[in-house]
Amino acid sequence: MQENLVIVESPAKAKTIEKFLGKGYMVTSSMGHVRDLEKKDFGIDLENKYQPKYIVSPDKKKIVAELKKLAKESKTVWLAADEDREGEAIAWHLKEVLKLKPEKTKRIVFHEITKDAITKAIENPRNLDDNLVNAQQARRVLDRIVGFKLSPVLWKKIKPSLSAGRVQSVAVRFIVEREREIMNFKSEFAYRVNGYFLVAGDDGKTTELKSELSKRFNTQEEANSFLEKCKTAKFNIEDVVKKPGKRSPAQPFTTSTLQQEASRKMGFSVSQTMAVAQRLYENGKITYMRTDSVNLSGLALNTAKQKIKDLHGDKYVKTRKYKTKAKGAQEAHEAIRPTYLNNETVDGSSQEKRLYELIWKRTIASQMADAKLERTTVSISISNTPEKFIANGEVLIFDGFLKVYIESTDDENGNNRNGQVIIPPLKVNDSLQMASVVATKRFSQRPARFTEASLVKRMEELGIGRPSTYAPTITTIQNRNYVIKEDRPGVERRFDILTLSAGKITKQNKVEITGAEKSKLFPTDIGMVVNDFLVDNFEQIMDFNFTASVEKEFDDIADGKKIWNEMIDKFYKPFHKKVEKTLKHSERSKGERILGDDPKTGKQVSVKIGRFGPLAQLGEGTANGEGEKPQFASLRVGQHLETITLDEALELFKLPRELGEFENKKVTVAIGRFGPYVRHDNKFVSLGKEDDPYVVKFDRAIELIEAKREKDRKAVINIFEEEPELKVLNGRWGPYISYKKKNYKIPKNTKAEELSLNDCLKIIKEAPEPKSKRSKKK
DNA sequence: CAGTGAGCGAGCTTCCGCTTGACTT
Repeated sequence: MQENLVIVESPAKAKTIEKFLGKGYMVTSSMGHVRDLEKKDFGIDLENKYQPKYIVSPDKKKIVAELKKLAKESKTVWLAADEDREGEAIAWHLKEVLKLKPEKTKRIVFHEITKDAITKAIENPRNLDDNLVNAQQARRVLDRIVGFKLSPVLWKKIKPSLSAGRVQSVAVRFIVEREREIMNFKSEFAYRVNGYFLVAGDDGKTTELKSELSKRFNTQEEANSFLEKCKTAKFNIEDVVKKPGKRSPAQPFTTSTLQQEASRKMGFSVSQTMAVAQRLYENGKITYMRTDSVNLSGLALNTAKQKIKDLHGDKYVKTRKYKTKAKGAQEAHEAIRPTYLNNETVDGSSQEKRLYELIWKRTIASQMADAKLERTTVSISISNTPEKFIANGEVLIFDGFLKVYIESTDDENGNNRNGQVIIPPLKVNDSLQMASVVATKRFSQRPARFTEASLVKRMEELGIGRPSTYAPTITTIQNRNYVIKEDRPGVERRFDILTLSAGKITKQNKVEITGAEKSKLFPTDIGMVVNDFLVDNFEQIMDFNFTASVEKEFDDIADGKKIWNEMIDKFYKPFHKKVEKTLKHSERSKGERILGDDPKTGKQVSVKIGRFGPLAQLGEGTANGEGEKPQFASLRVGQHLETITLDEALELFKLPRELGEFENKKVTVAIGRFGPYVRHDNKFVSLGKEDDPYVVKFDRAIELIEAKREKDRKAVINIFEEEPELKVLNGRWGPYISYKKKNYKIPKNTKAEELSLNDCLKIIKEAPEPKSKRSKKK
């Protein structure tokens, strides 16, 4: 008989703790929650005080059975899940589902995984905190209500299979609203003026001093007349101000900041970061990766101190304790840090190495001294006008933590604020020799689109979502096709530069590329329609502060100041009314926009969301389906309901185009679901990337048809006369067998061209049944 | 993969948080 059974959430944690506890203790894990609300029939008894109906999650049945067995064999069961709302609930569900007797059950918590912390925890067991458990039940029930009541409204009013939820819908809203800000953004311009002066240094060498004029000009004429003045002006040093400055290191990593930095510095997606971090965690290289805490254990602080001392000396050490400020932070863990700070690197894949080094540097830097700077501001007067040139310099006096780690910023312009700008020695009243004055037309920047990581940052700021859900949420909104992550090319923009040099003003016209995007989040048409519908009808849920306000109520429940199902009742009653009203009264929402009339036929042109995505429609049709049928055409990639123009929409109806006849059959070109294609004899051939369906010529179409025929010939490896339905084909993933519209894999080490009919039939017979889950994926 | 789209309607979809494998098309 086992003395003690300790249950934690994760197997990696169990392994570590087991080592500390030694003999007499078996440590195992529950793999997170083991029970959840039933999915069918809503899982909540709305008539009976919102009584939750819990079932063991299907993928946890095995674990629960195992735990039951172990618990039975043990004298004492220690529930050691995290000390936050979810952890307390996990412990409670375990107690319920394992039917643990109170006298043999103990609840313990610890904040860091050290021998000391764990022994102390064992010495101080407590009882389950029912209030905290109830706060979690309220959270769970609220999310189920919102998700499972709202989604069906979307199925009825917009399109089947859509989803809505407290977290995902607000995340989409951020992206939709940002996109609209960008659409409405009017860029302004101004002429920015830089002055370049020659300064003789102590060593006799001349250096160039760069400065910027305190004023910007709105027109080219103004800029030009300023440059005219500079032709004859005298320039003098009016003032030199030196100020000490400092920079402090960033806090240790949390899930969200790790995702941001891995994205900025290494281009990782948030789920990629989490997968790599998970491996590091499982190999014992780093502490837990789903955390909102910036706290470091006492042991970590000491090791960091020693390590910094060894590497860089005493003056680089500064022990700092950090406190979490994020909204809704629950501090069940430490910050993300290397388990052993002495290891600067680890073995593993290159991704693991890079992420580990990032974490190591960030952690070490957080315990290092400030960087000390000297900032110099020089103002330069101009004899014939009151404006001034200002030169800013920054020199590092002491590098401090910068020796190890520099945090990246989201600065779109790629300004490197860490570069040093050295100002040569200058004295007040010195006169300066002007080398050139340059006025450049500059445009104001539109708001930046979100990256996955900057969206996580925004969500965290508002307390929406948790470390364990940031990555999955971002995947969900992309899977639902509300949001798409992609690159978009920029557009050309003209600007001009006026240069005064050697007494002459010259003008240059230049072109720059602006607005190019890489791996940014864009709302889709359906995302916008769903968002607008929810904002119009369920403002409360879509409010950015909804989560914050319910979180406050959950805290009250945890403090015993509120009863959980009373809180839910106050939310549910009005919410449910709203759902009913919306179902009854609101119109089907298709995001329809009327663009105008076709000048040729006078028919109305509109766009909306159709069954297969956004489409343009020519003609109105009548309500009862009589009269002339309207024409439809899918919008092309890059066209959107909100931005498409009448001319662009009319262009779409020029397809399908008839190109002529080939082998007595029509050749037409059109755009389908998978892009532009040529159609001939009921066969389809995709157009190449370089072909434009609106202009492609007959000859090119024939060329494509011939090429396809050639390829099809090559694709057939073998056909059997006795069984014409069975073919051995060469596909995208190599050879396969096609039989009665189903495809079969050919076993490894088999040459496809040598297969006989009997071999094929045997393979088909022995083929495993296709897995049922496949159909879900898109 | 399939190159469509106004109907009808059965049966399905869906949430957030806690965790790690089992799956290869």
